[in-house]
Amino acid sequence: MIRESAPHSQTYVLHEGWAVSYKRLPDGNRQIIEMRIAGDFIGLKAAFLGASDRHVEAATDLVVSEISKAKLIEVASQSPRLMEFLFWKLARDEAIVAEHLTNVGGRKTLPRTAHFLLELAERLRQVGKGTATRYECPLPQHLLADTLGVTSIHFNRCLGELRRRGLIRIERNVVELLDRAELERITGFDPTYIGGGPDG
Amino acid sequence: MIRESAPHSQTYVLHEGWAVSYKRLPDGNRQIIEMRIAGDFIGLKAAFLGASDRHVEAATDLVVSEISKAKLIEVASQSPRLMEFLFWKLARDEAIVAEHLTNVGGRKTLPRTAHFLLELAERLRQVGKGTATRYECPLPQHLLADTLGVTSIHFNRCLGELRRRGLIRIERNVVELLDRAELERITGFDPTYIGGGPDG
DNA sequence: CGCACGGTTGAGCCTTATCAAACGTGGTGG
DNA sequence: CCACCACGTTTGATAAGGCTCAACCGTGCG
Repeated sequence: MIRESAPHSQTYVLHEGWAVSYKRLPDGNRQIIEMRIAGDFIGLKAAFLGASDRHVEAATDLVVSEISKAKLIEVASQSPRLMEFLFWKLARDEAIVAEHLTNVGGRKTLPRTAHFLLELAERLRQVGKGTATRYECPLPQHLLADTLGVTSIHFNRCLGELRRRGLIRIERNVVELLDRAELERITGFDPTYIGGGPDG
Repeated sequence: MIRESAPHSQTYVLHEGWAVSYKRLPDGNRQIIEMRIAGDFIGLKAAFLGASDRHVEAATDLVVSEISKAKLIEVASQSPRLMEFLFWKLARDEAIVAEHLTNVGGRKTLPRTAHFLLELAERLRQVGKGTATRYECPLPQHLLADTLGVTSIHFNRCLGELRRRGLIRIERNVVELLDRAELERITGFDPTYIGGGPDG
C-alpha cells in the first residue's frame, strides 16, 4: 500500500486505486496524458526505453506490484507469450492516448466529457470494477479537467449540462450513465480501440 | 513512387514525402494523430498488433519501402539489435503523440503553432531534411490546422501573428524560424522527447 | 467551531469558430 | 496567348465557446 507523488524510475502493475501520468506546461498548467487504473502498467514504456518523458502521481491510495526493469526484460525475453502480452499492453496504451488526442483536439467540451466518461466505463468494466453504466470514480474534477484540457469550472458546467439532460448522474464518487445510447450518439463512441486482449 | 489514399494493411518505411495518420470524427472533422516524414515507419504498431485504429493518407508523392508484417516479425525475432531499434521507434512515436496531446490540450493556439513548427524543425533536421531554423514543408495549412485541432482560418491568423512578430517567415513551402530562442521561450520547447536514437 | 477542500454559480472578457468574400497562383482548354 | 477554374491563402464581421475572477455552498476533519 503506497501513497506518494512519484513512483520513481520503477515499473509497477497497478492492482487497486487510481494514478495519472502528466506533463507540466511552462505556464504552470499540466496536461494529464493517461489515467492508470487496475490492471494497467506504470512505467512500462520507460522500462524498455530507460527514460520517462512524463511524471506519474498517485491520485488515491494504491496497491501495486513492483517489478524491476531487469527482471521484466529477463522474463519477457524468455517467454514469447509474455512478450506478446507486453507488446499488446504498450500498443493499447498508445491507442488510448491517440484516442485521447482525438477527443481533445476534435470534440467540443460537452461531447469530450461524455466520451471520457464512456471510456472510463469501458475500461473499468473490463477489469471488473464497474458495469457498462455505473462505476466509481474517486478523482476530483480538477484532475478530470486537466485530462480534458479545460478548466475545472468549465468541466463542471459540462457535467451539469449532461446531468440536466438526464444523461448521467453523479453521486458521491459514483458515476451513472443513464442513457448510454444517447451518450454514444453525441460522441460517436466506438470502444474497439480499447480492445479486449492480445487476441482481439 | 506511390500516391494513394490508403496504404492498406501493410508496413512501410517512408523515405521521401509526407504522410499523415488521422481519425475521423462524427461531425466530419478529422484529427491528425501524427505526421510521418522521412525515416518514419507507417503501420509499425499495426504490424505487431494486427489491426489499425487510424487511417493513413499520403499528403505528397511518397517514396517508400514495403515490408510484409511476417517478414518484419521474422527478422526482428532473430536480431536483438533490430528488435531494440523497433522498440525504440514505437516508444518514440508514442512520446511524440503524448507531446502532441500536451500541445493541443495545454497550449493556446499561438504557442501551440510555434511548438509544432519547432518539432518539425527538430525531426526534419534529424533526418537531414533541414537545418535548425529552416526546412521545407509542402503541406497545405488546412492539414496543419487539422493536426493542431483548430480551423485553418484561425491557424492562418496565428501564422500571421508569428510572422508579424518577426519570429518566422514562410515563403512558398519553406519555413524559416527567424528567432528560435524566442519561439522556444514562448512554448517551453524541450526536444528531448524526440530523442536521438536507441542509445539516447 | 473553524478550517480546508472541492463543487457550484454568475458576470465579463478573451479566444476560437463560422460564414462570407476577395485574392493569388498554377494548370487546362479554347 | 488568354479565359477560366481549382485550390489554397488571407481578411472581415459576427456568434459561440471557453477562461478568469469572484463569491458562495457543502462536507469532512481537526
